[in-house]
Amino acid sequence: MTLPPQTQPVKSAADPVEEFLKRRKKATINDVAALARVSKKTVSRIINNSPSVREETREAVNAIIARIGFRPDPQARGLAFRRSFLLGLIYDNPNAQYIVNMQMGILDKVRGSGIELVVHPCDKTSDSFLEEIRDFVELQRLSGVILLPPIAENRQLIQVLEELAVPFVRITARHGDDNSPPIKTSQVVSRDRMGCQQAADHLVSLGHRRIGFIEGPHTYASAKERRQGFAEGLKAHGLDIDPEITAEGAYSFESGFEAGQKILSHPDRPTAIFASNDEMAIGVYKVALQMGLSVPGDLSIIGFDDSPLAARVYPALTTVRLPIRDMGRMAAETLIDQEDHRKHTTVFDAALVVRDSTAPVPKNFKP
Amino acid sequence: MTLPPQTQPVKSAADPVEEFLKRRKKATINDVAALARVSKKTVSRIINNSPSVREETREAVNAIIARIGFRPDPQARGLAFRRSFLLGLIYDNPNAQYIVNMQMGILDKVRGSGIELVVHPCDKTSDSFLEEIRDFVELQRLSGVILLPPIAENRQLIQVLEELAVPFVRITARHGDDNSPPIKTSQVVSRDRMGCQQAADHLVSLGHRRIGFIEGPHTYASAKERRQGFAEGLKAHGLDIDPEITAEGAYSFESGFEAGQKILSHPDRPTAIFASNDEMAIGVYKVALQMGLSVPGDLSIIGFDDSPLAARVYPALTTVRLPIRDMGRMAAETLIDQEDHRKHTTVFDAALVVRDSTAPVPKNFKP
DNA sequence: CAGATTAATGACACCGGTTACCATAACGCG
DNA sequence: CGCGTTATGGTAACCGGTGTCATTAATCTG
Repeated sequence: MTLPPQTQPVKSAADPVEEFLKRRKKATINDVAALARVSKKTVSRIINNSPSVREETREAVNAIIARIGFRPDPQARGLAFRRSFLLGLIYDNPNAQYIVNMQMGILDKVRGSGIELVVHPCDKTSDSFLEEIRDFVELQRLSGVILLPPIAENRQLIQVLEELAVPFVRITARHGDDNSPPIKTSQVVSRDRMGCQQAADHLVSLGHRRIGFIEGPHTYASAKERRQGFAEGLKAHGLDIDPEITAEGAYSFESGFEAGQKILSHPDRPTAIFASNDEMAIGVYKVALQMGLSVPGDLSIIGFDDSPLAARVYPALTTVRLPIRDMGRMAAETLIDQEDHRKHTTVFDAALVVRDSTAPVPKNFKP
Repeated sequence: MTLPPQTQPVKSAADPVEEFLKRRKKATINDVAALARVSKKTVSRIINNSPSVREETREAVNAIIARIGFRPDPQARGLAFRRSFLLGLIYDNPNAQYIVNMQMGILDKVRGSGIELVVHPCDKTSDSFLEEIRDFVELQRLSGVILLPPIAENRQLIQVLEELAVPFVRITARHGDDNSPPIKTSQVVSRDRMGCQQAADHLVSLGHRRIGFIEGPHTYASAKERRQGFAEGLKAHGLDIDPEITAEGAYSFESGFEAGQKILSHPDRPTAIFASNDEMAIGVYKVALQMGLSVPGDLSIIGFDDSPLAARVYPALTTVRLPIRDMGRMAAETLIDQEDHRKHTTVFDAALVVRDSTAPVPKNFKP
């Protein structure tokens, strides 16, 4: 009389895996090797997807790994590999929302991959700025670096990273197709220019002809791009940027306020103002309110960034949105997935977000 | 004929240190040991400020370390020590400014110390939330963890961290002296209650008697504290929170808008509203504008947080400021400097920031 | 000044993985 | 069927530090 085959074998207490689990100790590669009756080298091969392992062996070992919950120690692995499993995010940027969105995007990609994100703001005005970053990258043996604007444009910094031979991506508004020599690195690019063209289009289509402009700091690539985009947008309708009603700001609320005062005190004041970011646009709100101008009745305003401010002010600000989080995710992808270490560029579109701060020019407008 | 003693010895090319520097290789502890003619263990002792090293030896080795620019590899050190030199910042919080301020504070302390900050937002609604954090902390062998509200109040999470025996600090508004059992961990506490008392004081001193209140979510410790502080502030003047003109919000702009609608549609509407954060306060702005109420002429409003929004809206919002950055710095200090691993609590004051959204009750006020 | 005690230093294994290299088994071909 | 290949697994050394413990040098004691 034969018994039926045991479909569900009784886990005997002598099962070495069960034995191991009882000890509640963090598993090492040696434990896996011992339980699977192979050498640790073979386990290592399997962890690293090395091809020359028999399928049978691979499955058996993976089963053990899963059962005892083995996860290789990143420090030990890093030491042997001579690189860590850390991504560095380097920036010198006061805009909190931008940074957090970027972090979220990066983390979208990184989560669960065993790679972690180390944030490293810096002060580009410090003398030791470059040394600090060199130390950081070299010491931590980062597996990749993400550079945010404006320091993503810093040539010296780029050179340092190239010397260190660390993979890095620059986030930038610059497509590198104007006359200054393009910077040849991996990059994630936003079409700021496109967004500004749309802003200009939108205003012109509402009947505005006299449009003030508040630029960002000339040292910022985004500022140049936005200016150029806005100029192109106007040009398409036979218009030009008028220097009389243009001012340079510092991307800050206060500088927007001052620029707004300058522009709106012009005897022939514009019926609309395009500010290169939301902070400055909100600064113009304050000027308008103080001058008794209604927005958008007397003055249309457009900003850029779609910061949380934009939707919360009254009237809600028409602005240009960039997919910051997506860009962050793509930056991480560029560093992690790109097997070939070629320079890789991705471009993201901007989108006009029409809210309540823009309206047609009043019919009987006389300044 | 004797030559004068060479005060400035010519660095002969045979100087082993010079020789070493010529090779432009990252220095290891072995290099230091060889050049200083001591064992690597002695160098290790010096790096770690071990006491039993002769002063003479220490100086000689330190000189070599400085000359060749040796810095111990954190990965190797971490492997041997069985802990990394990373601090983890764990949060589940949508407020960008808060997070960035906190990060800056932590980095103020951490910068230059060789410790780096790993950010780890998480989703407390996910099933695997606790497992993810456990993996993160265990795998990275973090040397410390900082918990931000609201998950700083999560008992299960706290238990996990205690099991892992990782040092951690909670950032919280809760002093732990009410009836629910206090959570015994290191913490950095803000006196939210105090700020709210001041807010109540301020409004009452302006003549307001009928004051609306928008609470935060009941699950947040800060919400409870703020409510309690506001209530205490009113009580000091013989007033009470009136449930008729109180609403619960979600700390968001939209929820503030809704709460404002509810409160301001009350037949006997209040002359002032205290919102438990700025987002909700700005939501009330929108309601007021839509109802044609002037702020602060018809309605005074106070918020909480002193977010960037507060100073930029019109009229600028009176609010309560918390020294977030300082708290971040203190959190890092608590983890890094505290030799004894006793539970350590630090308390920070809140401060009322009076701007333009609060004014005396109009003399002839009739609802 | 011998012997005991203490301070300073070094030898060696180890942290938990990896690579370099060698040994064996399986396979193809003339 | 012998031999060169290719697949697979093992061994030892190594990544760059630290812990343990033994050893040597310096200081103390009677």
